[in-house]
Amino acid sequence: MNIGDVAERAGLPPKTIRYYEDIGLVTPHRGANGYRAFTEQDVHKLAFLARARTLGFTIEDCRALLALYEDESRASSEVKHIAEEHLAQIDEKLAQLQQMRDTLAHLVHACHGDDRPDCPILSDLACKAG
Amino acid sequence: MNIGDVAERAGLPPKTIRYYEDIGLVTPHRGANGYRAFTEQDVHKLAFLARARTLGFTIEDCRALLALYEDESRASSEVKHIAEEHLAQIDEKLAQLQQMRDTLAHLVHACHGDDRPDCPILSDLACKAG
DNA sequence: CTTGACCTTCCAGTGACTGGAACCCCTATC
DNA sequence: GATAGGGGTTCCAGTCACTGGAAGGTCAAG
Repeated sequence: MNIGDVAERAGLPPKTIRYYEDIGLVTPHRGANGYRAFTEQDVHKLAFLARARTLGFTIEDCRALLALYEDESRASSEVKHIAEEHLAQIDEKLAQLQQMRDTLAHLVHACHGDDRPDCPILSDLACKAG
Repeated sequence: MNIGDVAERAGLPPKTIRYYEDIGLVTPHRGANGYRAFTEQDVHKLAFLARARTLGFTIEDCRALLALYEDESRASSEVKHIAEEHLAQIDEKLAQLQQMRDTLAHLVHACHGDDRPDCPILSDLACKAG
């Protein structure tokens, strides 16, 4: 199968698939014309990667998860460990973002947003700044 | 004032301050020895930038906010507009992240995390994948 | 006079792609 | 057989906002 069809089926742009080959996540064979020739298994792996990426796993996490996926004697604890670490990072990011949001929403609410120059948003930026 | 002291006072690493000069956010003078010589106003601007960055504004947002801050005849609506756009983006990101978190938390909860290879996390990645 | 902390510039790398140029291949149509 | 188009290929550069490191200049203290 050519890269375009694979891209369609795996839900990834061709560019991304080439990039994944570059960094060794997939290793499709080549046809006589130099085109990449993907197997069903390649498509499956790429779709696995696409799904893992939408869940926010890093590329290195994906590499590890893929290895575990292909290792039939894996321990599920290893998978769970990776997922838990990732979950913790998401939670941390969520907390930061929520904090940002609250502060910003408060400032936006306080600003008239009219023709006059007085602005609580700028005041906060200048003030909290020093 | 030298860059180290400014860094301390503005709450930014020296590297970042040099970078901000590179991209034209600040333009400190130079002493006879070639060192950057910062004024109080420079420090203030850098602290303003630091605060805006912690609120998640992009560098280009910061550039615009700084310009508005220095424009005494600004309309607060311009500031509010930038902040509202940013707030909307934060909200979008929050929603995405929350969605991720829920899915991932569910999967982590479902995984035994023991010596056996059976793993709902991997099943999901493979399954939703195709 | 040397030590060590500071400053300078410049180059390269981060993560995960993405855009674009220049070129090759395959199929269909005239 | 020529041509047009829609694939594919490689390689280089750019994104965002820094960050690390090397190589070297400057300054105050002991």
